[in-house]
Amino acid sequence: MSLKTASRVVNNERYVRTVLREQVAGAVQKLGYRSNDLARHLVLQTTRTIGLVIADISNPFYGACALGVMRVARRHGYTVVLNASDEGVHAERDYVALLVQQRVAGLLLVPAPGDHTYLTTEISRGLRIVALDRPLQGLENDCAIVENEPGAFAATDHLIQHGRRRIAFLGGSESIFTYAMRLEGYRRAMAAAGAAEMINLVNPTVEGALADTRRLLTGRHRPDAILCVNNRVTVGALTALVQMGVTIPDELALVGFDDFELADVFHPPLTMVRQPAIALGMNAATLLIDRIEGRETGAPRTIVLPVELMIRDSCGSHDDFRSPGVA
Amino acid sequence: MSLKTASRVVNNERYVRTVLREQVAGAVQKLGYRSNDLARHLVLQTTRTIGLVIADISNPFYGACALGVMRVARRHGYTVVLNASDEGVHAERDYVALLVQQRVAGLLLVPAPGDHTYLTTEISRGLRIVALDRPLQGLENDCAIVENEPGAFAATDHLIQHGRRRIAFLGGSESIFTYAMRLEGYRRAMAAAGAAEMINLVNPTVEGALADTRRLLTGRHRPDAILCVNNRVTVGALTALVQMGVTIPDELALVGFDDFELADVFHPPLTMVRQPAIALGMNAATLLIDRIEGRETGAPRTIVLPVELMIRDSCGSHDDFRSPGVA
DNA sequence: ATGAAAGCGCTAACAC
DNA sequence: GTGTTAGCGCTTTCAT
Repeated sequence: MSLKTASRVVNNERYVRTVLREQVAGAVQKLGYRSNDLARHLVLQTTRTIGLVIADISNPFYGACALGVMRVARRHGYTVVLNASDEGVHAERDYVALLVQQRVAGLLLVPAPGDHTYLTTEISRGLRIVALDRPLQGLENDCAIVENEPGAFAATDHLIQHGRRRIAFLGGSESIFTYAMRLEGYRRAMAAAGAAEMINLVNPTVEGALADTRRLLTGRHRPDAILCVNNRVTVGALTALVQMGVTIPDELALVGFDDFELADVFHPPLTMVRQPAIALGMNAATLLIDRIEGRETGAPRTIVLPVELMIRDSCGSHDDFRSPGVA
Repeated sequence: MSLKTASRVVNNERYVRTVLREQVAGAVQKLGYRSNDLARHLVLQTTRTIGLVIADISNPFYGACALGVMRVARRHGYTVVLNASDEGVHAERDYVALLVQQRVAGLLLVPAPGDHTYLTTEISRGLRIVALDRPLQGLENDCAIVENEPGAFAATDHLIQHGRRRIAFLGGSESIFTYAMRLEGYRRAMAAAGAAEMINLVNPTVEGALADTRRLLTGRHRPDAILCVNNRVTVGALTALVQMGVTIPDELALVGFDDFELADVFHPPLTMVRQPAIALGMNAATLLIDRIEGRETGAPRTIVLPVELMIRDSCGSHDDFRSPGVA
């Protein structure tokens, strides 16, 4: 029997006599033969692998995104290779180069802050990319993001409705899209209320937020509320507040962008802007695979997923809602 | 110039005139040439990819493990492909088959409960595997785990020292190694104290633990403490307790296996058994890569990492410590 | 220091 | 239905 016949059986093609088919299947079983995807994809000139480059897999938000991506990838028979850029363009670039060498079918990328023009070369060469959580700066490209500005506006406005005016924004560098958008939402709400902005750009990590919250509350311009830009900052701020014995919401109200587990059973339950992280990953992956398989062909698309303000108790009691706040 | 010369330049080999070298480098730059790892690894008969199969990437414990794995992989120039088995042997098996076809250099596996004899074939065929978090049932194989039994013993004993006697074990099926070991630790401590076991085997998810905790506290044999077998169960139990208005530790003390963020600023701060999740991932990955690269050759190794009881306030005040507990 | 030839394991195209 | 041939992009071996 020829090599080709065996190949046909393995690939489940037609035109093989049942006798031969069983014979091959038997041999495969006995020898424990496994077809070599390297060789297979080399000749096929395509793989069923997608690269996922995120900042930090230990951040539950990205963990949830990854989960969504993997769900979709699996459903379509794709494998995902994971890389953590740690928010550095340099590492990101290295990974992209590596993934290109591995001839991934497409790329899902949470762009690190910085210049992404290097991607135009890759894109023009046919690499499919879908940006996840943040668009690619300066590139018209597919991306899946959430309603950052409206979410931050709603959160800030909620604080204002509860009579707060000295609302501090605790956020990361504006060089990161999500933080910049959330800052805009905050600003719009503050402007609408005629309140003075209190913008604090910190290192958006647990440690950074912890230190800054402590500084903020011991400083001369003490806020009566804070808006935390992501889950890292919320955790850091919360830690500082509890350590300092600041009561929430009496002394200080708090809203966080990006909800997390236990927020609803915290003391007090924490009001949060919920992001559909799993859906974000799923949408991005679906779009990417649609591009790869030619189902989606038009101009670059931007998928914007809604967020939801989960109103709990960290912004004040229901009593003071819409009451004439005293600053 | 021949193909080979270009190859030499790309691979940074010796014996190429500087002129040619620069010429090739220029062409690579201009054409945007990327060597094809598929072809490269096909002839090299080896890849620099390791497969990571875990149950659920959205569980922060596994997220942290993955982080550790990726750190080490990166340092050694390996790429990691990620798969989520969702605790099913069937899915796990499919993934392993896929990864074998992709000719991964090795496998990091959090074994799903069930029969793993199918791996003996793969192993005898040369596949390197290191089990992560749980050993492979019935196989002598490398693995990296934590001190499950001692950790659970220490946690239970801590509860006993605080005068608790009706300590409920809230855990998952014994078919999963970690749960079985933790149950043993609990039993040993209970036996040493002459206390009656209160074993509850639940679906070790947030929802499962939530329902069971509620049932437990409304039943006739109400415990005065609970030991939660993993972070999912702790979250579920906590949610139930807060919803029911049960005060911790007065009405019920609580210890959880697997510490998490915010546990120290919870109300009350939660006493937890901390697992070195990142280190676990790093150790497993290091061992795997050492096997792959032949630095490690002896008999299968079992790496056991210590855990740490983070004593906070959920088991009672310091006053009742070692006091003659009244059951 | 450079090149020619062979082959890694597979599949597409076409002949039989 | 089945087999033959060519070639995917690379590296190794050996000649020059």
